[in-house]
Amino acid sequence: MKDHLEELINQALLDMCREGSLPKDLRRDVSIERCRQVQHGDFSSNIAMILAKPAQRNPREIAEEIISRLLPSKHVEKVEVAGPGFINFRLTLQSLQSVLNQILTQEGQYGVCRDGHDETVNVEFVSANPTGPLHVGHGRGAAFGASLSNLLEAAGYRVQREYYVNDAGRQMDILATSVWLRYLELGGTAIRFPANGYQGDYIYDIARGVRQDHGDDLREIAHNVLDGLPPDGQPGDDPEQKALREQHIDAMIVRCKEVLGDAGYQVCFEAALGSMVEDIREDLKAFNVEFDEWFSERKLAESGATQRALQTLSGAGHIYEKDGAQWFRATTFGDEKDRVVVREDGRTTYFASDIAYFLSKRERGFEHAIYVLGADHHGYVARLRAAAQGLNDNPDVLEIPLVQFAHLFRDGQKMQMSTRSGKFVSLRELREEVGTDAARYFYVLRSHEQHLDFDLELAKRQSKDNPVYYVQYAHARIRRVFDRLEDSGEAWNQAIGQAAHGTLTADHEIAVMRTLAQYPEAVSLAARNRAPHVMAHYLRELAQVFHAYYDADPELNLRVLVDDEDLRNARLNLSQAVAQVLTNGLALLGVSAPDKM
RNA sequence: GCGCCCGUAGCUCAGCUGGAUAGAGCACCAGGCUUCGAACCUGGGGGUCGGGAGUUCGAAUCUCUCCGGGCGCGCCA
Repeated sequence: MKDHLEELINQALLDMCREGSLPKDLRRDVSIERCRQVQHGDFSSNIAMILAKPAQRNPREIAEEIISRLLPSKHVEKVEVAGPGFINFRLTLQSLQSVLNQILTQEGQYGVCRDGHDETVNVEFVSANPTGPLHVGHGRGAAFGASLSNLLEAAGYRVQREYYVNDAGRQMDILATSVWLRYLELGGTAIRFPANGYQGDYIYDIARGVRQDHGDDLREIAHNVLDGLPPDGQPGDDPEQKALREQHIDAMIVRCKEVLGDAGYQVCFEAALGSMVEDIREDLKAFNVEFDEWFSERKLAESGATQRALQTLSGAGHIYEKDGAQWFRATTFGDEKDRVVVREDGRTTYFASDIAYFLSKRERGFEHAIYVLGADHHGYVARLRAAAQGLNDNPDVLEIPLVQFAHLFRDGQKMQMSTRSGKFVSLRELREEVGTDAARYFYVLRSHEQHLDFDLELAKRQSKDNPVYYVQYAHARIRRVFDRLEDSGEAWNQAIGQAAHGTLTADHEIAVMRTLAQYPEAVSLAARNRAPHVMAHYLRELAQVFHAYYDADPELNLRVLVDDEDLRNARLNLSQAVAQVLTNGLALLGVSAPDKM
């Protein structure tokens, strides 16, 4: 419809330029927008005000002239100039009603568009270290990334959902070592657990699994494990103690590898990694989040991709050596400092993997790479863009939406979270407490760049305070109308309804149709702005106009199930269209549209 | 110190590629169930859009500056 109106105006402008009432070379893009207020009509354009200055004419006068030259359209009821020079369009009733046919015909496809032109986009999100269960902070990234992926798909992009598994590096070694120590403990070898080891109970679970598969094969006596290790530090923020803790755990890792040997160590490592990844996968699946690819950081190094990426940078002259390490000259591309890619001891850094990972995404053919990161990673934006440029690539293929923290409150108290200490609220716990639907909706209700106060008590409350129920309730109400219809022995006849869409003329009905017609715009806008919350807000609004229609004053006679067959079926079509759009929109957010609540 | 993000109603937030009288939920006040589900609806009060300056036909939106809050600034991952 926007395109149609744009076309009408462009036609008029062309005429005006040709006839000399506007400068011949004057070209401005016509933009059509939804009117914020219904009194103004359905759509408006500010083109006359934009043209006023270059044309050196009064905007209202230009607007009048444009209107006088518009070709007639069956969609347009009325066009008028308003305010400083807006051109307002009011659509015909018939045009509004036609959206019902569209929805009932297209069903799940209603709202999808071609904005993305089949371009490929890799959306990487969550990517939490597989060293512990996901917590509620990861939940927000998961909800955002999954919803964004769905939206992009609906907007015509080809989307790959990807999880980057950080399975190389020290944290994984700490995890594997933690598992082994718990394994020893279960076998009766008493060893004081390192302060910096992973404390969570899930380590015991993994250790039990190792015992099941390998019995006492990995057993070791205590003094062989502990002798000669530097002392452990005390928990806390004291820098000295912290250093002691780090030294202790690192020495413990080395000892673990020595005592177990490669094969034994791999047993613990793989058990830990496999168990954690599987746990995360199941957790996310129950959260309606699924990935197409679990991309291993280790394989990046093993396949030589990291070396290749570094060679590319080196070949382009962006690598230099200093203090025994190799540095990427990121400052060339606007980063605030250069970055180490190969350490003094010859090991590559995490950032080196990142560069290779980006290269991999491009080599796999993705035209866009979206990194959904936590806001605490904002330092990465500049260096990743620098890396892209260093690889002689366009940094604009990179997009990095930063998801702000979710602060968790319980009983009005802000909760501190720390993976290491094992004290955190897990995503699983949240799901079990408030349900996937409520959690998914709650997470994307706010813009991702806004801090989110997640009140557990509130989200847990199964009451109207929780906005997801408001939307779901509209859907359940509609389904119940169809149940009542069936109870009365009647059947819904969509064709009769379609022939009678002209009977839908009440203000409430028009408001519903108007909102239904805006759904494709909501999809498009939410995808373009990478803003799932736009969809959450749209759905609330659709539910609102439906509830208002459903609950309208009895004197208005707006009940769906009336005796008149034509009107009844027309209203059933309207109701079904609302249910369809609610279903489509909620699905994009990973939320169900229940028949009953 | 440097960098990024945020500041809109009592609270939580939309609106930010400049548009018309700045919106919603919660809370508060007043109404509405013999009729398709009241997890709902109708009406009401509530604002120096953090302060100031600038850009222009027009600024919550763009620019600058100040104030307040969050987060980052490792040869960690």
